[in-house]
Amino acid sequence: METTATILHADLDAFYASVEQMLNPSLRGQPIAVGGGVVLAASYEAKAFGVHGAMPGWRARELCPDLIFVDGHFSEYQRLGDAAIAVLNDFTPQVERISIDEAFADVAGCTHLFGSPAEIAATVRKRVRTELGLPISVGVARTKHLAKIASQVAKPDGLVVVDPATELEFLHALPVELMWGVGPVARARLAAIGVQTIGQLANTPGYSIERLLGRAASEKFAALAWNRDPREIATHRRAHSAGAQSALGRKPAQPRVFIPALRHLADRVASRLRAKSRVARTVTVRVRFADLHSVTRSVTLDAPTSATVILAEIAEELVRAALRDHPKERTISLLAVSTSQLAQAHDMQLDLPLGLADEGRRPGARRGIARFRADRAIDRIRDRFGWEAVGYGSVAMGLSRSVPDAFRELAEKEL
DNA sequence: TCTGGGGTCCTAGGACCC
DNA sequence: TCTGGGGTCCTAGGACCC
Repeated sequence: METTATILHADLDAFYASVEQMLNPSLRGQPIAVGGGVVLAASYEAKAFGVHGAMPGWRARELCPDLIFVDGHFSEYQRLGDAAIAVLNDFTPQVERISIDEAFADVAGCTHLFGSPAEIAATVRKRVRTELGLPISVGVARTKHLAKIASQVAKPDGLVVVDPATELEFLHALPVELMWGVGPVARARLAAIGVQTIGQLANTPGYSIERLLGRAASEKFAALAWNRDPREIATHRRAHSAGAQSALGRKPAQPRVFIPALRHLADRVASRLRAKSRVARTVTVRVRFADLHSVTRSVTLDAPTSATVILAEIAEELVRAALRDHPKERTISLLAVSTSQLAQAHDMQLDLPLGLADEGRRPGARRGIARFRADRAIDRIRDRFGWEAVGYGSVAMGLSRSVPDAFRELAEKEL
């Protein structure tokens, strides 16, 4: 067994809100929320009132009357997130970025240059603070899972190093919900059999966890609870799916509503695929109804595509099918289009759409080429003049833009 | 009052093949 | 005529994470 703790997990604290407080000193020490209609991020001062991300703005104001709403500086988030990751990369190339504000690093290969993992972690924190003006918490442990838990325990603005000699004492005293993969449902089910700490979970027979949470979860949790996390740092990860969604408020479930919305979503997804020369074989739509329960419909194509019109037509067919199956639902509150089974587009053949099975709808190769060229033309115009220059504008369709496009882009993973 | 948007992974049943 | 088991793919739903 490896006896040294060389995995770092670094996590910027309340990232977006901290950036706003860094940029505007008058916001420091104040409860602030980035966003308006919906809270995208809350400062620690706001979190103390129970304000959190994804919360409707009115609810946040209710909880915290003095809450200050600020517009996001999204390009700054990207720049500063990248800069924080770059600090880790100054120590080792063994860096795995998880999101805009979070990454793992394995410093096993660079301790002879920079000192112990704990010293490296302290230096990272100091540099991010002095060079970027941002608080960052770091956990250091023998495995990724434990390093991540350590950084959560360290928050806000702290450092926790877990000594391998006492790691199980540390881990087993913590509540189960700190474990990766334990959310509200698993937590409640475990609580029902009296399991509240990771130690109790570790000492519960596997078959009773399996009965409760399924086989994969049972095996995973057993490994994590004994700190046997086999995952290694993966420096290059590609997304296995790409999608887009839009909350609609409350809209009638009618073609005049969902056709333009799907066109816009398909446009966003297909553009992203084409920008990375990717094609998708499986198309999935999600329709959420007024009561917030949702259904999905999907289809796997014979040949993959990245053509906007093809994606839009397939999405439309799938939504029609979903609505046919739920004739009593008259109102929709969200539409989503997602693509998966992604592959590299080696040549134009792969971009030729073959679509759904019925021959009547299947476009011939000639039309396929025309669509391919139309997409390419739009892509080029956008490269020069910006995304809004051409295409299916959301403004023209009356789509409520509760979330800026710049915020969406921050969450996109590398395709 | 009304509840975001980007993803990953797992389960279970059915189709289909060997 | 009926019976079998394993493997893979597809689809729908759901939990979870940032």
